[in-house]
Amino acid sequence: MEFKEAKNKFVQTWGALGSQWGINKTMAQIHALLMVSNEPVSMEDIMEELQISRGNASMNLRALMDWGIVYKEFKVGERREFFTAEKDLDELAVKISRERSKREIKPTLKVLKEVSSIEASNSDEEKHFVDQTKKLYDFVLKADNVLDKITEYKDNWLTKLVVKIMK
Amino acid sequence: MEFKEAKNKFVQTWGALGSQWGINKTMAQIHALLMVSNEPVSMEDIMEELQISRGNASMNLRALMDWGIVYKEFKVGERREFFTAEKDLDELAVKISRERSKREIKPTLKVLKEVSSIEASNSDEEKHFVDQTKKLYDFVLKADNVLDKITEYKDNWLTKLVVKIMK
DNA sequence: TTAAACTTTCAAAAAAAAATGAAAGTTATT
DNA sequence: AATAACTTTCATTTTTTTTTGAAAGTTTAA
Repeated sequence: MEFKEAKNKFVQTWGALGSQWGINKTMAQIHALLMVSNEPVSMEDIMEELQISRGNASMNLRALMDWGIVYKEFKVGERREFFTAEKDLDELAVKISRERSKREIKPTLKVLKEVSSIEASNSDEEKHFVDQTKKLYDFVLKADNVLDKITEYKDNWLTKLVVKIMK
Repeated sequence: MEFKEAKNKFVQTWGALGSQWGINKTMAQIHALLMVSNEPVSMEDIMEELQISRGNASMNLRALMDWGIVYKEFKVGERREFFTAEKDLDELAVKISRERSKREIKPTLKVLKEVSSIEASNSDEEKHFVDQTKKLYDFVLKADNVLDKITEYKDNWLTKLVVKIMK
């Protein structure tokens, strides 16, 4: 396999993985492309490499920047904007975790708290509902906190976690 | 808020969360419904509660069973099939992790290994590609292994993990 | 201040994913 | 072995998501 082929394969695979995790394909592909580029890439080049429209590129780059995992770069004497991806994987994982927690887990926790707080009548059905949603609340909260704690290690959190678990 | 409203809110929320994580909405809703039901539910009832077609119910129940998180139950003297969800949350999380690892992470690792094994010429571009994809391979592999180890604790793995991390 | 070089926005189109429902399939009962 | 009770399949339709591209917006430089 030669370089171009390998690069393309990586971009496609990362895109597919993205969709399976609720991230749109193009967004994941742009991210993939930037991650393996040793220097900042212009929007023009992204459009060219991925064969996508200007609007598509613009919107997905915006989304990636909102996630905090892609940055704009300016080159001296260049009018165009260039983009780079967060390449430190520990940092990347931390940012994605934090963002998903904020956007998805926290709101879910709020709902779980609400629905588990209803006045359960005497019926088994209602009792079970309250019991199960309470358990779910506790579980999700605990998992969310664990993730938070782990990623607090900052540098090499994954390696540090391995050490903790092994001993 | 009364029971019916709370139940509906939970089902909707779980469904929305599902889509954000790449699981189809109905599949997540059926799962939610079964999780908070204190007794097995028939296909007919699922269709009724979620207002979905027979085909949709059938296909998504099949998918949930393939994931190993929903089971068929038979009631004596009943022709119809009934369904229940895995209600133990530790077990649920383990099954989902294992399945996602098998379906998505493992194949991705294979590709990462492939593309990071190309003969990198002398160009910085190619060197960076190989370097980055190698790092990614190591990271994903390590994360996958950690998840595996954690869920091996079986009972109360999340609590055990909290303990390990805190001390 | 004008124009060129570039980016963003968003209504409309296209593509992808999910849902329907009727026919085919299966299994249990008489 | 016929029928009733149920489930699965899959071509078609519907819905949702993504993409396009042209117009509007912005910034820089002459």
